[in-house]
Amino acid sequence: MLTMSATTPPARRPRADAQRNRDHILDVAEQHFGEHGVTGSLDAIAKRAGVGAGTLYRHFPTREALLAALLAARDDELVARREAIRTGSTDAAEALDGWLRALTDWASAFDGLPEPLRAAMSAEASPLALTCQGYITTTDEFLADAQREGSARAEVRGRDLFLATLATSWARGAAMADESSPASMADLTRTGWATTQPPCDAPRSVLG
Amino acid sequence: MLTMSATTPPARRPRADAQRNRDHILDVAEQHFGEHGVTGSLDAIAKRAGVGAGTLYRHFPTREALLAALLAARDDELVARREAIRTGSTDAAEALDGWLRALTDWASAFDGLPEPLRAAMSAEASPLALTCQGYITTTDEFLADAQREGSARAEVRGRDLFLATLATSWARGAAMADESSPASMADLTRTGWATTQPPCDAPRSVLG
Amino acid sequence: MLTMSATTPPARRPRADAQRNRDHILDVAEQHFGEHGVTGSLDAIAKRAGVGAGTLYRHFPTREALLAALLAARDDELVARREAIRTGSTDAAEALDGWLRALTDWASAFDGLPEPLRAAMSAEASPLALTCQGYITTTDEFLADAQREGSARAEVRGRDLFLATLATSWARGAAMADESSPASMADLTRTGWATTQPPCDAPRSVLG
Amino acid sequence: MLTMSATTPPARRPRADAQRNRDHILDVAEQHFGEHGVTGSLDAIAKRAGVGAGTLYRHFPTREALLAALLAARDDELVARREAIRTGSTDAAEALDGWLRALTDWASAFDGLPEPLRAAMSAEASPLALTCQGYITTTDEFLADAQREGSARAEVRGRDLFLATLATSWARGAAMADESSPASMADLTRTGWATTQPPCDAPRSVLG
DNA sequence: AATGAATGAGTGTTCATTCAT
DNA sequence: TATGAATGAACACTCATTCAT
Repeated sequence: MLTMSATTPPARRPRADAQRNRDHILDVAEQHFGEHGVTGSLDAIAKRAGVGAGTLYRHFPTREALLAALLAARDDELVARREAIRTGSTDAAEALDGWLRALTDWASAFDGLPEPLRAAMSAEASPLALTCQGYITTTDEFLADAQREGSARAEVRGRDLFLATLATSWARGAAMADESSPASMADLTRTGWATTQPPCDAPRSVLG
Repeated sequence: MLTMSATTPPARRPRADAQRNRDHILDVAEQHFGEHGVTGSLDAIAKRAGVGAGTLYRHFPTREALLAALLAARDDELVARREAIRTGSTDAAEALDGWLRALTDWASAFDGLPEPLRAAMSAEASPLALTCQGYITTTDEFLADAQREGSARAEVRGRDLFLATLATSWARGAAMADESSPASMADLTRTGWATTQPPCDAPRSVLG
Repeated sequence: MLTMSATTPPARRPRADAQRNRDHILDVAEQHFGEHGVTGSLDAIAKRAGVGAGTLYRHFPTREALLAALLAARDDELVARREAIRTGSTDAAEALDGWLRALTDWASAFDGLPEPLRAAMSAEASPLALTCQGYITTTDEFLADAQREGSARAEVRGRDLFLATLATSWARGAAMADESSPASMADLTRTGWATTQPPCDAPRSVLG
Repeated sequence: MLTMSATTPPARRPRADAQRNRDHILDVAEQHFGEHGVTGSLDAIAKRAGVGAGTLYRHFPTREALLAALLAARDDELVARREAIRTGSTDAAEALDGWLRALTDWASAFDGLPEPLRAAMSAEASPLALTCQGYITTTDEFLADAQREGSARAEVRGRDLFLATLATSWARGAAMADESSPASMADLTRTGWATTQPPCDAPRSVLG
């Protein structure tokens, strides 16, 4: 109504109650997924939100769409953290480490979240794919800085590090919550278990 | 009834039936999990095996018990591989690397297998817990050798490496199948992304 | 607003918009019913037409109303065919046969169309009832000619023949599409399966 | 155990309560379909029968399977009627007529029944397909008799007549219940509307 | 010891219709 | 007048687990 940009077509006001509904559903979903993990019942969310299943479905046609919306709402946090890291880091290696830490926290928002995120990495159709792609790009930026600086291995790719943060989140699952692991997945991801590099001609990967 | 071997007591029917049933169920389960992942329907397995659901349940009271039996059947392979590594390795680092590779393959036997394995790591009640524990112990042995040799970081624990192999298997999931990752999870696990060690007083872990 | 034609009263917006909307909905509905049969989703039609569900509902309060409008748009064709038959037929029997053929084609416009048409035959409230009634009347006219000519049985009524064409369309459903039926429903409707007339005092109808 | 034929495997007694359950479900389904037509809710049937949805589904995996079972229960009636017709008819034409009348009644057992029956005529997978096929065969037999006798047109096939009875049932749908049609679909099927045969070289079918 | 019937809540999804805006 | 969000019951179908036989 006021200084609306030209990008939106007629830009009908999204009908205040619809927006309120949507927001409420998101609140409830956040709580429900927090309690029951990302596989929690969608029907239960609708019920808890006091809306019909159809309403939930209209706003978020798939579980992935709902998750994507939930994560979008957290995008601000992650962006803020990224900026804080950019301005506050003394070297690129620490910046990259900080960013990976942020990603790991982000992927740990709900129990089981890493699973659909990983799936989205190879399913372009998923609404989560875009989400992932954006963060992979950011990871690539931090990584490039570190590689320029000489503090990150040249052959590593942002995509790999992103996947590693998902795996780290996954490993953290409720199972390990109680165990304080002095050398965690993330440690390994940074420095590995070996004290020396493998011979150049040997296969480097356990996976082959 | 007719040509009964002498080994069985005077029991009416040799328990060979039950044993054959059990073995057949395992064969079928292996195939079914191979096709549908570890969340495949137990009912379907019973049906494919031509037994009642109750029979399946009697032999393997939980999905975990069935998985544990399936993995037990593969224990021989892994033991053989362990021995081959022990006798064939020139240094402890390569031996450890080889063992982790073997574990990663083992945990990739079925789609979704890493999930219950991770869960079993902190649930002592699970029939899979024992399975895991055995391999963790072996990992500890290989690791201790490497640490003695000075080729593995002192603060790393076998438990952590075992979990890392599960995470690596998990990351391999269909998602990455097509992507040839020049620096895979396993690479990262061995050497990390950093070229240098972090300062001694800095927090080393992304997870904290 | 700008070049408003003189025909419309001082109404704010020419109802041309509404008319165009209506026409567009009809176009889309024709295509959608063509693809998904007459039970296709009305919501989907509204979406494909780019209008709200309420708008569709305003123009066509029921599925029957929408179908009736769709068929009304085809009325011209059928009228033209009727005239062609009237002028081009040498005898009343062939004219009637031609008309029934036209009706059968008409009732086969969409998958499942015969169903609501039959329902409309006894539900005067339906918007399709009028449509049907008109064609029944025409059928009566052709039939009367044939009866006068002596080439149609006296006790047959237009209503019955109309229903028979619906049944023929119904029988044509995908089921028989592949089967070339040497003696089709329509053949039976014209000449029956019997070579001779049943005795006058015998019950003639299978239905009683 | 006793003189059990070799066809059934171990032929475990179907567990009396299961059989009772099955029968009860059939009773309830019959009533429910009678009230709501063949599209009535399966869930509702389960609820009315006091069993879980899974139980219904175990006995009758699809709606068609349930209908087939329902019709199988009526097979006795139809067989009895067939025998009565065979022994009681003076000529093959009347026998065929009687059989078609029986079929029409049979296909009118529930509202909407003709629809899945027609579908089954071209879908071999359907459990109803067998049902239909059996009655088509019987129709062929009656028809052959009539054709030998010279009282049925040579080019007609049992399959066509069976389909015509379905169409007749369909036309009878609630819609026409009130209307007493002096020349019904069935009349038309027997003798057609024409008093004379179409010219031999002319296309005989309205459908072409 | 084995069977397989029963359970029944749960899954995601659809849709005609109403109504707040 | 038109919109499209909301409704919410209904749909077919699944499955791990229990238990009567």
